[in-house]
Amino acid sequence: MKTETRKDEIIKTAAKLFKEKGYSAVTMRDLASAMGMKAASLYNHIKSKQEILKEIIISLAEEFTEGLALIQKSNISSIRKIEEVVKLHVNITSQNTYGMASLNNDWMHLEEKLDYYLELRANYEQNLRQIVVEGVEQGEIIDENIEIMLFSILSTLRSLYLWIPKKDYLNPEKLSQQLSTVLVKGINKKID
Amino acid sequence: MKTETRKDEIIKTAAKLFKEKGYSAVTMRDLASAMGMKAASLYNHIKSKQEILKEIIISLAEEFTEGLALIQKSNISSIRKIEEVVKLHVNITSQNTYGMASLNNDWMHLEEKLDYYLELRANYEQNLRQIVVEGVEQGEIIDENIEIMLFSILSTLRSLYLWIPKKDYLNPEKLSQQLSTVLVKGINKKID
DNA sequence: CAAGCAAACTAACAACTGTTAGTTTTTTTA
DNA sequence: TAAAAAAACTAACAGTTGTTAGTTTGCTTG
Repeated sequence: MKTETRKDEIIKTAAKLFKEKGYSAVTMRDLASAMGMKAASLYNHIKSKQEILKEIIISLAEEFTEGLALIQKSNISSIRKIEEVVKLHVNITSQNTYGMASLNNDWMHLEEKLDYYLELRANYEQNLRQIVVEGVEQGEIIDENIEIMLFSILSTLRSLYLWIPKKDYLNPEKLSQQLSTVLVKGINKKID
Repeated sequence: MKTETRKDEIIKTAAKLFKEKGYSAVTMRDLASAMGMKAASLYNHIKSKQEILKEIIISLAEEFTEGLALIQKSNISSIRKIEEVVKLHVNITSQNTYGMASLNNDWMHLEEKLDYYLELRANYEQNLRQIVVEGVEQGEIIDENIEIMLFSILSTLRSLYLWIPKKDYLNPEKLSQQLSTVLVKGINKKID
């Protein structure tokens, strides 16, 4: 792992600002000021504002794609796969909560890379759907509306970037485990 | 119910644009163009861009606050209360998916009304927490991490604005019922 | 049909936007 | 320590922003 370049610092700082106000509301002068420099100086390190957003979002999207591919070809039950997906989201989000905000809220400003992002996203959802479908077929998962189950799981996992920075934060392992429990078993008390 | 004023049309159109690109990326000229008029003409109906956002967000936030207050004082079990909260979100979101996007993503641009919004939001979460706490005390809800259960439920309900406009949409009653099932009972198949 | 009014228009503003060009300063390297 | 490279700077640009002022259009009503 190489030491962090100035470009990396800019991207990290930008992600933080993008989370607070959204991509469009952050100006290059805001970003420069947060970096302790003038706006023009940023262009010694980056090509454009656009490029910053692209770097933030695409690298994360590819990380999710690769992570899910690994889970999918592993030889475990569907429920276990879903537990691994929870871990994947918790781990990636823990390492980059700021970037996850852009991934969720600023992807529409991607321009040239928008189609590529949408493709990655559609594939990700399709692969996760596949896991759920197999779980239903094998009798591990209830035969309810698959889209609703998918929506509920993904909504929760995509919102992790809002929750993880809070004070009552657990370590990634505990969070993953407890979140899996809630998503898989629900919240109601079983009658023993 | 009075007939829709020009101001209402502007707010509705703005909400649609805000959902697509976010508040900051929508210009008054974009909005005017979508209304078939010139930007300056908007100011015959509204005070500022800011005011449009305020109207969209605050009215929705108050609707949620009032709805939850009603549920809270009703004489039903905690699980039933949570099912009513699901209905509340599904109903409000069904009637205004565009506005819900602003409520979720653009609240940080509220300026003068920001504190009021944050107060409503904190109260809402506290009241929902109260329902879950009571459910645990009365043995209806599992004794897992309450914040995680709350987070999972709220994340799903707050994302409804993304899901409801999709093609495979159910009517509000069916959606509420199936969503409640997934949130309360989870997705795993019980061993009979 | 004249008066009044709501709602559109044109023109313009000052501030702000992302970005470029050219220059100076600082750090690294030989 | 001199040269080269990296990273900051100042100044400026052309276009865009929300908004105001003043004017014109078109509908409603007495």
